[in-house]
Amino acid sequence: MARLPVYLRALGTFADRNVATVSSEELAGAAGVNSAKLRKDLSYLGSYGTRGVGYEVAYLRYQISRQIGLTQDWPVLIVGIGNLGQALANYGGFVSRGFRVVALLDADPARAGEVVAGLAVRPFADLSAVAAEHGPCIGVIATPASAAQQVAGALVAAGVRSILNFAPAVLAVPDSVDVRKVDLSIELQILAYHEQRKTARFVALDGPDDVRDPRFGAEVPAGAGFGGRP
Amino acid sequence: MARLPVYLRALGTFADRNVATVSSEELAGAAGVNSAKLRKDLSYLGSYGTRGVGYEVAYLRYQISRQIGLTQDWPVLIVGIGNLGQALANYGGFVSRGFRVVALLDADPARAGEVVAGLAVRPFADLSAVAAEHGPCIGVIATPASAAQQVAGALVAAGVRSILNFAPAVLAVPDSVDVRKVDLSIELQILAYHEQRKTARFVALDGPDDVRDPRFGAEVPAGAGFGGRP
DNA sequence: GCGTGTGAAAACCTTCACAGCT
DNA sequence: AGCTGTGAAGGTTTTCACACGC
Repeated sequence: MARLPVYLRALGTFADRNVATVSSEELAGAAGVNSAKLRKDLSYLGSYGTRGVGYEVAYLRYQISRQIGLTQDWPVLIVGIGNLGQALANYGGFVSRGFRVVALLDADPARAGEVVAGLAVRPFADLSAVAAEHGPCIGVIATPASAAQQVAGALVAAGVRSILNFAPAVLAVPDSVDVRKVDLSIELQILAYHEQRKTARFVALDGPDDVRDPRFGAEVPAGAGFGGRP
Repeated sequence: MARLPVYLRALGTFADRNVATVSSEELAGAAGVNSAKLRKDLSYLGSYGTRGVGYEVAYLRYQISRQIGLTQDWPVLIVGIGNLGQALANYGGFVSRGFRVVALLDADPARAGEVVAGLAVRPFADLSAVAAEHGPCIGVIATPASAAQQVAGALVAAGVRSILNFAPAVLAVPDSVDVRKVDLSIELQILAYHEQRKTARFVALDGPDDVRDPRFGAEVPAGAGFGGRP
C-alpha cells in the first residue's frame, strides 16, 4: 500500500518528540489523511493498535518497516550522473530510510572516476558486475529520455527487478520488473491544469470547445511544447 | 485529469516521427495505458477523434495542451537552491513544456548572487516582489523538510496557489492552494515493498505476524529509518 | 471493415457508523 | 468513556462490449 511510507514518516515525527502512543486521529492528521482510512490501512497489516488507547509508536513503526521491507537495507544504483543524478546521490533521505547508494554509473567515459557524494562514478559497462556483487537492488534511471529504454534493458539483463525512472519515457520491461515513474514536468502540468481552472477567466471568450479551427496549428504559441514540425 | 500530460508526451513522439493520425490502441500503447481508458479520457474533453480512422496527432495535441493550460506559459519559482534545486533549475523538461523558471530563492544570504542555470539566486525576502511581478505562478519547494512549512506559508502569503513540494513534509495550506508532493524516498520504499514480496523467502521463518515481542526495539537494524531513541 | 464514443458492469477505494474491547 | 477494527454504504475509476459513424 502506497501510504505506508507516509505513515512511517509521520510516526517518525512522533518518535522524535518522544510520544509513546498515538490515536488514529492524531496520526492521520500528521500524515494528511482521514482517520478511518488510516485505521483501514493499518488493520490490513494486522491488529497493532489497542482499543481505547491508540497505537504504540515504536511498535507500529517496526511493524510498518517490516511490512515495507525496510528491516533490511536495499542497495541502490544510480544510472546517469547529470544534475539530477548528482542530486539523488547526495540526497540524505535515502540513506536515513534504509537505502544505500552503492554505485553511480554513467555512459560518458570522461566522467568515470569523478567522485560524487563520496562515490567514484563508474562506467556503464560495470553494471552487471555491480548488480552481481550486491544482489537484489533498485536501479534509478536519471538519464535523458533517449537513453532510458536502453538503460532499462541493461538493468533488467543485469537482474535488477525494481526501477525508479526519472526519464520522461514509458519503459517496456517484463512483467516481473516493477517500474515507478517520477516525471517532474508532468507534476507541473497537473498544477498548471488546476491553476488554469482557478483563474477561470476567458472561459466564454475562448469560444466553444468543439469548434474545429483549421488554423489551429498557428494558434499554438511558441514554447508550449510544440517543438516538432507544424 | 492526471493522465493528460502522459498522452501529450506520447503524442509528441508520434509528431516527431511525422505520424499524422493515431488509433487509440497505438496511442495507449505509447502512453502505457489500455485503449478503453484512453478513449474514455479523451471523450471527456470532447469528440476529437474520427471513427474508423483515429485521432489527428497535431489537433489532439493542441486540444490537450489547451485543456491543461499550456497554451500560455507559466512562471515557476524555485525555493531552496541545494542539489535538488539546482537540478530542477537546470532541468530542460520544464522550459520545453510551457514552463519558465523565473526566480531562484534561497534563505542562505551567502548564496545570493550566485548564478545557477543562468539565473542569479535571490534572497528569500524577494519572494513577494517576484510573485507580484509575474502574476499567477507555480512555487517549487526544494528545501529541507524543516523549512518547508514556513516556505509554504510565505508562498501562500505571496499569492502563490500552486505548489510542488519535494520536501518530505506534509504541508498545511488553505484549501484554495493546490499542493503536489514528490517524495523520492517514498518512491524507493514502494519499490522495496514490491521487491520484498518478489523475494518472498523467510515468510515462514519470520514467525506469525501478530506475535508481540517485547524486545522488538532491539530487532530493528541500524539504518532502517530508526534514527530516534529506542 | 475499422475504430471511436459510450452506456452498463465490474472492480476498486473511501467514508460512515457502530460493535466490541480496554 | 474512549478508540480501534470492520461490515455496509457510497463514490469513483476501470474495463467490457457494442452501437454508431466514417
